[in-house]
Amino acid sequence: MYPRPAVAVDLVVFTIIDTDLKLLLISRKEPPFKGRWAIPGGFVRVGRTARSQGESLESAAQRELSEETGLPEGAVYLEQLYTFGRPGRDPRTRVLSVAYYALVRPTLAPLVHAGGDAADAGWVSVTEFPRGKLAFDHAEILEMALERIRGKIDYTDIAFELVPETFSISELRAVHEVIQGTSYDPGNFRRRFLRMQTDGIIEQAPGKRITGKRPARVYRFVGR
Amino acid sequence: MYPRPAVAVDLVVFTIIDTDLKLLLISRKEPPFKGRWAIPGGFVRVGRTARSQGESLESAAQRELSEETGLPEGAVYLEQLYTFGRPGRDPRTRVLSVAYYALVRPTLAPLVHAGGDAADAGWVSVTEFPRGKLAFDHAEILEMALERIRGKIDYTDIAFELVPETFSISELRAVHEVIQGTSYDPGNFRRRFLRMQTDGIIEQAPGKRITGKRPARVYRFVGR
DNA sequence: CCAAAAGTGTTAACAGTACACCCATGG
DNA sequence: CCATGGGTGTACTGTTAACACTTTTGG
Repeated sequence: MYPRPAVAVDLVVFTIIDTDLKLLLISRKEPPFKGRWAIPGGFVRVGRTARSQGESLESAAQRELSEETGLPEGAVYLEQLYTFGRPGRDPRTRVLSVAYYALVRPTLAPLVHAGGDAADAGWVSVTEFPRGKLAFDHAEILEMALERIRGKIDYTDIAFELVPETFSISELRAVHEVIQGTSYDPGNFRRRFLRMQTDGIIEQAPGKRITGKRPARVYRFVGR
Repeated sequence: MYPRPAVAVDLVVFTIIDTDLKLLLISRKEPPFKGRWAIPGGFVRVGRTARSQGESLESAAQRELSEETGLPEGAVYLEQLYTFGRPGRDPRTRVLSVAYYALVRPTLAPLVHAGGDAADAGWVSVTEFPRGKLAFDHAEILEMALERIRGKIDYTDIAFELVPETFSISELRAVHEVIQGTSYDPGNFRRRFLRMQTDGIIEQAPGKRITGKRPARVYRFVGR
């Protein structure tokens, strides 16, 4: 029987708070890297028999996220990012990490609290995360996740996972702006997304968003 | 000590032969699925100690490809695709497969011959691969690889990995056409790729491509 | 000289950009 | 009534798509 690697799932968790892109870091309760910041994650549960082979990778990701941060399973958008497997990336033994990124609606973000192997858990701005002070190769994972969402935001529907279920156009615009780091012309952005309405991808929702000034119409993402 | 999964790397290998997109299948020499068609791959070599943790995932992929098909290591373009880990995808035990896709220049394609755990190895047209007769979940892996290269071909440089080192514009166009399944206007396609020349991404190479009719200029991919 | 592919030119349609402007609301 | 963001109109610009056309070769 040949030796096998340990396999973990790790998650880069994003949300938007105060029109700022945040990511979720936990403080490690156990060695290695005890006390250091890390992204949530943990080992995949594998069965001992051919019949019962354990949980799926995505289930493991949902479970670890839920255990360490209190976010309810199924409430966040999850997508596999990349598998990191460089020998030596964990000092104990060979560990592969199947990395996922998660998008959390701002309405859920306040639910986060530390649990499981996490001594602490909190949202950190992507512009000021402690690049050099993260456990393992988590800085590298994080960079790749950022690159990925920046690349995907304007040709996929992921932006809709970072706004409340019903949202105003300017809330959606704020998501794009904070992820791309640029600003968009409100009128042009508006038209671009209203084309989605004629295509049936979004629909107007009842109610208005009242935010001090003129109330805005709200929309709901329907799907493709 | 918790049970660990076995970890394999599997490869979806593409080339172009006779203006047709082909992929590489092998015939399995060993159970499970002995005698069935499969994509090349094998287990990652993992060390027994913390000091010596074994080979990297990409090295494992290069090694397995070389062993089973005779393609020289380092001669093909490799990129990680996705990690498949559904419990039960291997009847023996829990096995994760870190899938890669590989692009082989048509000049190298004839070097392929079966070796290692492969009883046979050959190129099959993507339009007629034996969808229902593949081992494990290899059909699913294959579909995802196709989707990926189709999505990436027109905003990345992967097309240059499927032509000889020096190529004519129409050879490059043929690659795009066969992957996208559409046809492009020769004039428009030409201009689009000549913009890359002014950007220094491709440069004209000495010689011409003589193919029956009017000879075509040849180019070389330089990089970004 | 003819067929066929290489290579060039021209135009219309369209999407993105910039920016001017009106509208509705809370303070 | 005014400041502010919501919402609309429009002119300009660059890119793409369609297609007609010329050039160069082998047979």
